[in-house]
Amino acid sequence: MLSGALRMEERDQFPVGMRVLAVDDDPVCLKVLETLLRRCQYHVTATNQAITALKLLRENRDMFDLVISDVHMPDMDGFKLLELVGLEMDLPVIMLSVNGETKTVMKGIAHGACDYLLKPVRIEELRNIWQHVVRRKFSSRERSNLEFSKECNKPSSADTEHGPNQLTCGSSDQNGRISKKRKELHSEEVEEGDDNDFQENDEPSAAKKPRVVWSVELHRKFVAAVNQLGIDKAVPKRILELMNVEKLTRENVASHLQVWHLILSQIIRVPFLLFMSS
DNA sequence: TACACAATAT
DNA sequence: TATATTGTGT
Repeated sequence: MLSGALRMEERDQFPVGMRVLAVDDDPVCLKVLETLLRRCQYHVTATNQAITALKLLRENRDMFDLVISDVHMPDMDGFKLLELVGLEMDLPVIMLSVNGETKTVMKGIAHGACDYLLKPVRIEELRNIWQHVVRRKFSSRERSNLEFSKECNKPSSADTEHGPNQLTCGSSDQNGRISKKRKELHSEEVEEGDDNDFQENDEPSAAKKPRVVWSVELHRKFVAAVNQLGIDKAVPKRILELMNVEKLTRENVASHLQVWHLILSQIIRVPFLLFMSS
């Protein structure tokens, strides 16, 4: 068959040639996956070892746009790969598994997977995965107002080493309504004319500390750090060190960790699905 | 003192 | 609701 015969209009060249790293220990599955991805006109690199995948990713961070990985692999659990990728680089990862149990899927999502596909994968599901790459680019910027057409910086150029991440990524407008604009880091707060009874004699130059927004990216780093440490050794200080995020404090992490414990013990409901489809 | 953790406040 | 702050024990 003429596999490459689909010639969609190439007005948008982006999805064409998107660099995908496919990981699956089963050679048959891997071959199928690779073929399907190629049929979507992506540029595919395939490996049957998670270790190799990690090595490839670490050696050249600009080489891939997206990772799609099986969950069950002998050399390294897919979740582990997911954690490490989430911690060390900012790439969308799609998990792949025959196991469709809610618990397992939830685990993947909770660990930072941007999608979770069930085998056998259909090509229809792969045609759209480039959206995760786009989504990630938008995710570090406010997108409430469309007039910000400022292009996001390409993560490939200036991100060679763990750049200090900044906290201003608040992209979560979960409700379709107009969300009140979050105050960013600008210290322009001059008058707070409420007639409240605050007797704080705070210094005039002390601006209000901005609240940390636990964006998907930030949360991914958090989860990756927690899992790397192990849940029992994951204490705020160590998590903070591993995350290596500028201006994030131990208290911030502690607060988030508190919630995370609740989530893990399923005491509170998890808003992960909101993360998925904003 | 520094920290973790739970409770409470905003 | 999400995150910050406070309180308490180690």
